[in-house]
Amino acid sequence: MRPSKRDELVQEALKVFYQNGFTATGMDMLVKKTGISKTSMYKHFRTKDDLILAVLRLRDEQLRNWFFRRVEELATSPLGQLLAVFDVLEEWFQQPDFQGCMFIKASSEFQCVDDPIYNQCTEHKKLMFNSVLKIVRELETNSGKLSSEIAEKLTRQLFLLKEGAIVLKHMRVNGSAGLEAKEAAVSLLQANGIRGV
Amino acid sequence: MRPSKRDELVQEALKVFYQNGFTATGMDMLVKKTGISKTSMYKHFRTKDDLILAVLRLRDEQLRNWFFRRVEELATSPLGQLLAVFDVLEEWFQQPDFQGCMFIKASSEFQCVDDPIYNQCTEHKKLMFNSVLKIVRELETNSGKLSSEIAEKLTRQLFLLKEGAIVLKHMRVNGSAGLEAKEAAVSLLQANGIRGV
DNA sequence: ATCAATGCTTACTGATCGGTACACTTAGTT
DNA sequence: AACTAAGTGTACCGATCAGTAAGCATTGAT
Repeated sequence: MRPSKRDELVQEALKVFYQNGFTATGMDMLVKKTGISKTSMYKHFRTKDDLILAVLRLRDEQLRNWFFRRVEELATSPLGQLLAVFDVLEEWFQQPDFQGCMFIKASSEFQCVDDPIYNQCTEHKKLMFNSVLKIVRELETNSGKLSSEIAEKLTRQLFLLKEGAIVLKHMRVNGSAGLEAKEAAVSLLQANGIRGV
Repeated sequence: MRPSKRDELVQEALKVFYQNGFTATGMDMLVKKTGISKTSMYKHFRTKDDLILAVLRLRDEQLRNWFFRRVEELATSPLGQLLAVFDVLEEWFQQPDFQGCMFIKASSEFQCVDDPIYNQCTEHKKLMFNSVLKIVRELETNSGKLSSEIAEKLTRQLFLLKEGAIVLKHMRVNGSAGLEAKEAAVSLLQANGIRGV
């Protein structure tokens, strides 16, 4: 199996969609920017929406893998990893081509509840959430393990910080959103009696 | 001065853009949905972008006025108003036509840093931020007034929660995002030694 | 050597895009 | 009654939209 034009197309389309938006990017622009012929594109994908779905699939995989691999590189303990989540967030923000979260943006353009694109966006967020939740579940309070409900509530709160940081960074309202989110996260952990923070 | 077709157009266009997206909504669709002729539209606005800017201007005014009027209705003390911010947020989410934040969505479609639309979106967020900051500045800790830096940092943290709640509610990842943000806000206030919370 | 798969180029479809031209109607002012 | 401002409907502009058709070049497997 060759690396195949298909993968090449999805990778390049990802960049263009990310920087230029989905609706605003026409197929002809993709031809121009990727050098791949339109005929080839439509041999691999029946519609533009199918291509977008493939792009989002790739992005989901890329981002989740990179994100939590970095988290594991930065820390081993549950508490350390939880704080590292926000360090990696800040790393993401510092990448020169950072342009917000592709899934938040895609769900802004495809808002219809039964649109497959919209649903794939929510799916990504839920997967991210569960990965954070997994770390939170391993945390310990001064009186032992967190209860399941407390762990989920804490995760939802931390997730609010994370998503807020993404949009405020993208909108250039808060330049140090990642660091600020981390500080707030520390407060939330302390408020929940997490050991060692 | 009659209520004027212009205002009517902007109001109706707001609804359509909000539910349907900016790029995805064509001028012909606006004609159909508003009943206003295209000739009239282009007599009031030179381009579609100008119309969008007017729509965002109206939305900014509408939302900020409504939001902080509700906050003042719900509480009088600074602390009460700060918590009320998240109650009003939840009220917003419960409105049947809630479809996320128009400015987050617009800045997702118009990402270019020097696009007037993008800049108007960031401006709105900054105005919202300053209104919250004004409330925070009136808070007192156990040792008196907050320092200016602490007040701003606390506001930025609270703002992360607010924006995160908006996107996670819009993406149907967290159904009770407003309430959850409020709980997290309480923790952050306590962590900063705010009196009475 | 042949065959099939894959990709390319070019040209095209009908629909829609943002925006304009023009002739007409309506209402308010003087 | 005459004029003006503001609205309408219709038809149109060139450009672009998503998607298709046909023919040729390249390549790898048999």
